[in-house]
Amino acid sequence: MSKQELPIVDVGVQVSAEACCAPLVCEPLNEAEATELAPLFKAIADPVRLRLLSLIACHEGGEACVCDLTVAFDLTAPTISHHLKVLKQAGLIDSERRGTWVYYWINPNVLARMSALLSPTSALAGAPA
Amino acid sequence: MSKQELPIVDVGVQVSAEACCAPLVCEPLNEAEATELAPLFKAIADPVRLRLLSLIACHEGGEACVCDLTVAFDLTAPTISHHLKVLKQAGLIDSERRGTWVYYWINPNVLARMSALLSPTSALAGAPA
DNA sequence: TCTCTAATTTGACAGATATCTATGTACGAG
DNA sequence: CTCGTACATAGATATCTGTCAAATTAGAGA
Repeated sequence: MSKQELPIVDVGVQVSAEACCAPLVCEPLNEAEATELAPLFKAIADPVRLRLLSLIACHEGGEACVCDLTVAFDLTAPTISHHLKVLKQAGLIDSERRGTWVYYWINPNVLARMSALLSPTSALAGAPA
Repeated sequence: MSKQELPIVDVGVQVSAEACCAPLVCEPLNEAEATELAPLFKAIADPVRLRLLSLIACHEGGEACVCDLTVAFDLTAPTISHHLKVLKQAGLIDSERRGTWVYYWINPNVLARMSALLSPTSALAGAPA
């Protein structure tokens, strides 16, 4: 239950002999890591937010203003605003006001981290080290 | 709104001149694609399910029985069973009964697809093609 | 068949979430 | 300063989700 260090991928190969079945061949996510990572995936676990992310990424310059995003959906502006806030609070996007408009862009580091966790070379996919 | 073809990454570079801001430099996810992909991320958007996935992947042979998984949490067996069902219905894991025990293993294809979507070379991260 | 264990299903319930309308705030143009 | 537009916040509500207790199914062994 120690929660201080949070490596994304552990290296130690550990074998436990108490289970009824197979022993471990790599270190699984601990509770603290899972608690930290789950909100990132929860943020993109919505069709509107997936499309928002994609719309932002596909705009020239890698950024888009809210007016561009709102017209792409059959949803009210407050709803889009809500979804953008969820993405921003998760750290997936950032924003800046320029005059009348507010521009959003993607934080590629967080996305890359999520991608790495799901990649075949990570502990989550069963890589031995 | 055509929903028949679902390529994960489109290649067409398209420029729209109606927006108040920047034009598109790649094809964003359409509604059908987003609707198909969101449930995959929803399935792993929970700390318990992330750990379940990781525990299964880290077991020797790439599979684990439910008894191994249940003891790793302070949760009841029905709750673990529920989370395993969510993961299975999303296609992330598969299972088989062998005598008394039920074994689960990961479907690496689905995980790889999700990883690819989040990778820096995909449309969601803003890759131009 | 009877019983024990492994796992799932059902039903209930508290808490989270997506959406809307109404309101508020920030900025630019007259 | 006032007005209009862009965006965010607040509050309300219907739906979804995670959890548990209780009941059910499935297999092993006596």
